[in-house]
Amino acid sequence: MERMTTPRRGPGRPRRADQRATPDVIIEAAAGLFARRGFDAVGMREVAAACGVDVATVHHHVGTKAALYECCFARVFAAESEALTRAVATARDGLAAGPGPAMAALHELVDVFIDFLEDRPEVTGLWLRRWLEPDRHAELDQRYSEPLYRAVEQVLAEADAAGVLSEPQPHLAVRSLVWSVHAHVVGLLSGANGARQRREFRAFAHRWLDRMYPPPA
Amino acid sequence: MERMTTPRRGPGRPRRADQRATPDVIIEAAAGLFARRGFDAVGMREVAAACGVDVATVHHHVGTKAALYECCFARVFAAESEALTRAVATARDGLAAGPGPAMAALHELVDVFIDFLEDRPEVTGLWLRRWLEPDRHAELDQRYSEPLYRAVEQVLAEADAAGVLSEPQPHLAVRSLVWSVHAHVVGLLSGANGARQRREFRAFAHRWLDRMYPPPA
DNA sequence: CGCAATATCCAACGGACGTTGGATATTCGG
DNA sequence: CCGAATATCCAACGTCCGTTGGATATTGCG
Repeated sequence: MERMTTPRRGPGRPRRADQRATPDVIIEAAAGLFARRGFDAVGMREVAAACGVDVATVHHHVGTKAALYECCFARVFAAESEALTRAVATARDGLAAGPGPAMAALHELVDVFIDFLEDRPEVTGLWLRRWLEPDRHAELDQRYSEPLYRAVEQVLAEADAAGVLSEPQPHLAVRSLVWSVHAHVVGLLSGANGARQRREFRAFAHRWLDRMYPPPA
Repeated sequence: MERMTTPRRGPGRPRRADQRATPDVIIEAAAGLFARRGFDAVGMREVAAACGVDVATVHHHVGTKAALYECCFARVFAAESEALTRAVATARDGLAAGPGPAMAALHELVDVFIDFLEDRPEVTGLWLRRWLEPDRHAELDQRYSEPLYRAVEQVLAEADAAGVLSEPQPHLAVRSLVWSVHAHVVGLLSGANGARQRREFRAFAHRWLDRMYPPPA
């Protein structure tokens, strides 16, 4: 049984064109369902229905339900990592250029993060569930999420050491802002927020940054 | 299977006064399980086992599973409301006494909140799940949680109007800090935090307050 | 003591779930 | 055009779930 790993389409490998439910389609649909309602509340038949296929087809492509869940997490965390690593690197570069560019780089980083999460609200659903069931996603955490947040924390720690910023516990500051953004997106998930709420929250986030990292006198 | 050494009461141990599975005991045990693993992942047989009784006994006392879940939420939110309303009233009184006492009252409020959540980490588990499945707890939200947070926001809004504090979006500030505290407690839930982490987070929370609400010049 | 109450357990029901074997349809390489 | 491959579906299996009816034992009340 060829499962879950997308069939290798290297040169010479045959390829079937009548596929209505590619692993990508299934994972995308399942990620949304899992984010909204959680692992146990989503059935394989429901995932199949969301893709317009039978439940056996889903199993044929992704294997077990646990494997499908892990694929959703891997996809989501990989997307987040891809979206943020460049912004983190830019912020780190900005630190070398003095307090002004450093703060500008941090503001840019915050904007990139908010943009990403507002674009893909299902990330917040899966991310919060990861915290609520930590044993279920431990290894994915180590692969994708932890290095990213550790990089952000290190940027802030370097800024602190250079005297640019002034938070002795940068990891707590990062966590505080990250959770605030997720809280904002949770409001988006429930449909309670509109364009005005988005604008207000973004302004708040930047105000948060200015106040938590006041310019040194 | 009956162990002869165990002093277990045989089947049919009635007496309203000293039943082994009172509704209180069941709700307490179920709240912990629901907080840790969620509604769908916890079975009634598991709740019964946690109380040392049969599943039919649980049903006899609490009715359906959904009713049990609602009881857990009601209990948890009522406890939070009870723990915080007094502190909120005190903070409101402090606002009339000028910037100094106002800030002291807010710091006290933060301490009460952190104390409460650290004492009952299962509150965080249920609270976060409420946000992830908003339709499931809508009416309990309106009864318990919303009035409380609205009171806190109003305290900050009054402080803002009186020129004591300076955050134009107090509800976002409240939400930011509240989520930060829950993030901290999530760390406690997963056992990753110790006494030192608690001290550091508490210091951070107060630093957060000082920076988000700097003393007016 | 006898009777009504009731807290408890046992066994079971219907349904939903994850999963699978096998049949069918559709496409590709040759 | 043929045979191999595979994506899809149908039907089913075994398991677990929430829930319930009924039997049993124990107390309170008269």
